[in-house]
Amino acid sequence: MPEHIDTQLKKGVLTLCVLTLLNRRDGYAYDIAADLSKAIGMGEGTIYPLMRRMQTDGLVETYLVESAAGPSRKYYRLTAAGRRALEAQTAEWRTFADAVEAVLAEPAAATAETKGELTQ
Amino acid sequence: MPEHIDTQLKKGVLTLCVLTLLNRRDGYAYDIAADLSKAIGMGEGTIYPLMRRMQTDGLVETYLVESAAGPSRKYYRLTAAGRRALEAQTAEWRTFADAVEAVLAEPAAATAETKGELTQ
DNA sequence: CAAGCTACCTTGCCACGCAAGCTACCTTGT
DNA sequence: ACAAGGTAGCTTGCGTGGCAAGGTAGCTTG
Repeated sequence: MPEHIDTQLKKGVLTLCVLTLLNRRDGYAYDIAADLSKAIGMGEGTIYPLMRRMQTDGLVETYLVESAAGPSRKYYRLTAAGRRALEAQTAEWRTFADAVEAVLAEPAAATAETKGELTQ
Repeated sequence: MPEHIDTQLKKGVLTLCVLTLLNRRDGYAYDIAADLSKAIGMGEGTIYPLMRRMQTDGLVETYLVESAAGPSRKYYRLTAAGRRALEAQTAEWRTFADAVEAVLAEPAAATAETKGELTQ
């Protein structure tokens, strides 16, 4: 019994969230994970593969910064492609969310186009 | 290159959409698929495993209806558990969508709580 | 020197949408 | 009579990607 529909929902939206955060200011994985953990319940084990993917896709680039207390941090910065991806995915999210809302809100038998006959 | 973030987004929301449609009126898989294909781009190959899962989970029950033209249709009807799931998942979706919107809308450096120091 | 935090990363698992393909029913055209 | 095409059901193989759990290493504090 899956039950966790939001586990599935997260997929596809996490990248968007990370892009959004990085667009505001550079950040490092551990920090981003903590942030999104509060916001939408992302687990820490999720962020590292994600960041790697984003780097592979050329959406972010990295630089190391020594930390006062703890190991040095790998900061991520958006690239131009990253900024483009952010725009694209934001639009996609909006479209998608609107489509879902439309399905949920549809006031019963509104889309009736081809379905003139009710066999019952 | 994945690119299709909405493929991922769909996961978790499709069940909700199907529950919503069935709550309005009983339907059969082929029809629901066509509906949601227009709405959020669901593929036909997706609906059958989904319906089976929902039946296994006791969210729907089925009955056969002869069709005027074509093979007989397996109609799905929501069970009480299905109606409960609908409510629960609607709430989950709302929560999730709001959380995402919050991340997207966050007006830069608002969540600053523990992050007093900028090492740069 | 052992805890314990920060921060990095990996592995194995599992869920689930999708494309493609298959079967079978029924109508329509030639 | 038989091929074509739409309706309706279903399956298989694949890929994506989050998650839990585990592992390393730097640094601080008792």
